Amino acid sequence: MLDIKLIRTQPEKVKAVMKSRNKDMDEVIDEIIALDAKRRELSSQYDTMRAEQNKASKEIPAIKKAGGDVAPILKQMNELKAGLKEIAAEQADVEARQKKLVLECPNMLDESVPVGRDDSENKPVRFWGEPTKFDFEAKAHWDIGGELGILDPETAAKVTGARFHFYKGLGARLERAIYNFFLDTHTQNGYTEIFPPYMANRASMTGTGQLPKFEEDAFKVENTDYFLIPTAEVPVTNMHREEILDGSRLPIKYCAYSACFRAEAGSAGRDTRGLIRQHQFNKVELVKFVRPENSYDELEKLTKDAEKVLQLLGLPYRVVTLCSGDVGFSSAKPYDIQVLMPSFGRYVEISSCSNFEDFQARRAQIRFKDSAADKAKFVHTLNGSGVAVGRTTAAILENYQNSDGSVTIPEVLRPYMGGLEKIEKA
RNA sequence: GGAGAGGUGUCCGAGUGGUUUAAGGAGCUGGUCUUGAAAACCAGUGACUCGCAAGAGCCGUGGGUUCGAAUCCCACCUUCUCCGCCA
Repeated sequence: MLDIKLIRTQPEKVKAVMKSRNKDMDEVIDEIIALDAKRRELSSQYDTMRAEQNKASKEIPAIKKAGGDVAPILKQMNELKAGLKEIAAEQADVEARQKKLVLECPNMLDESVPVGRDDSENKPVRFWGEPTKFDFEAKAHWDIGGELGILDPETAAKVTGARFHFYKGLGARLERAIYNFFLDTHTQNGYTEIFPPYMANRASMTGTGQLPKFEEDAFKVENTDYFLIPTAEVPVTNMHREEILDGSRLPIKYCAYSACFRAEAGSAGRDTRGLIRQHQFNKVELVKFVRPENSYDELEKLTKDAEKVLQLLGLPYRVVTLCSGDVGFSSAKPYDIQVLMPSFGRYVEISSCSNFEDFQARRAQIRFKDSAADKAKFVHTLNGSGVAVGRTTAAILENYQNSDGSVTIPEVLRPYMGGLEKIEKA
């Protein structure tokens, strides 16, 4: 959520950033400012009338005690009450309208984010690893997985529907090995492991920015106000919602494995084969709560922590700075980590690491103070995939495939696979 | 799912319609005393939101009743105890 004071004092700057995100919010910003002026005016009126009422409330018992007549003052207060009710209603209405509009504004962008229209203008910042070379015709992971009998989308389509998978045998084992390896690596790196609820309420979804704007992207649980989490970011960030943290605890670093659920509204026909775009997928997420002054250092560290698992797996990847038009709603600055996916002939997103600055903290009211006398300040929140598990499975199948159809297990995963070196046809 | 009891400031806890700016205690801060500390005594002390300010709001949350609500009414959330069911 943007600071209303920022909108009020620098509307042109806000409008310009929204435009660089391909969003023309000029009218919305103007309306927010108008509503804000109205809100403050009403609030001042309300306060004055309340003060009068409070004063009378103290006088009435005194007059009664002295045996005086309270009828005239009661009559006066009755009138005041009616006016008060009207103003309170109007105030609530104005506040609600203003809040609704502010909640729909995306975050401001860090100055280092390059201006650009869409993903074609994203800037690679570094590459790691040599692109995998094959001296045979390389296959896509869905063909490899099908032939090895470890991935089964057809049965999932019968049991559930499109965009779901059964993992079978060593496929299921491989998926489990990967997220165990991720969690072990991150916890050794100082992240506290969390296993969160897979459903979150409306306040939490709003806190991290999924709601109110993107409700159609989420699965809603019928007869409740719960949503299936699209990422562990939601429950883990909201662990500290409406809290004032002791500054000495910062930075707080969590890693969390969870299944993630996305409706994928609007992506019909895209990436229909394989593990790339599923309604349910596994992910290990990294979440940090940090002091504002070092949040950008923390973003660099977080990104490197996510990269580390790809390096240990020996998967070639690149890191990309997204341009303004491609940055997600809540993010002030993201890096995407993209793994080489031979079947796509390009790098595919496997992690997105963002600094949200105080955008989520303001929505979710996550603050800190160093001493009791301090004023509470918003933390900065960050998160990044560390990394997407299903896409890692896909990348391993493709990058580690052999000419005989088998797949070599990356060395770091072998301890998690009972020492197995290869997945071969049965 | 059924029955019952709760949710008050950092913590414990009083308060069940108005002179309450939420009693009292603990804790914390300062002081007196002391070689120093403890104890004792004295004084001070809630956080947060809006507002330029005056001021207003905040006793789980949201409504309602009333001139006036921590207090009464309704709904919801949540904690605990017992019963039932259950991986």
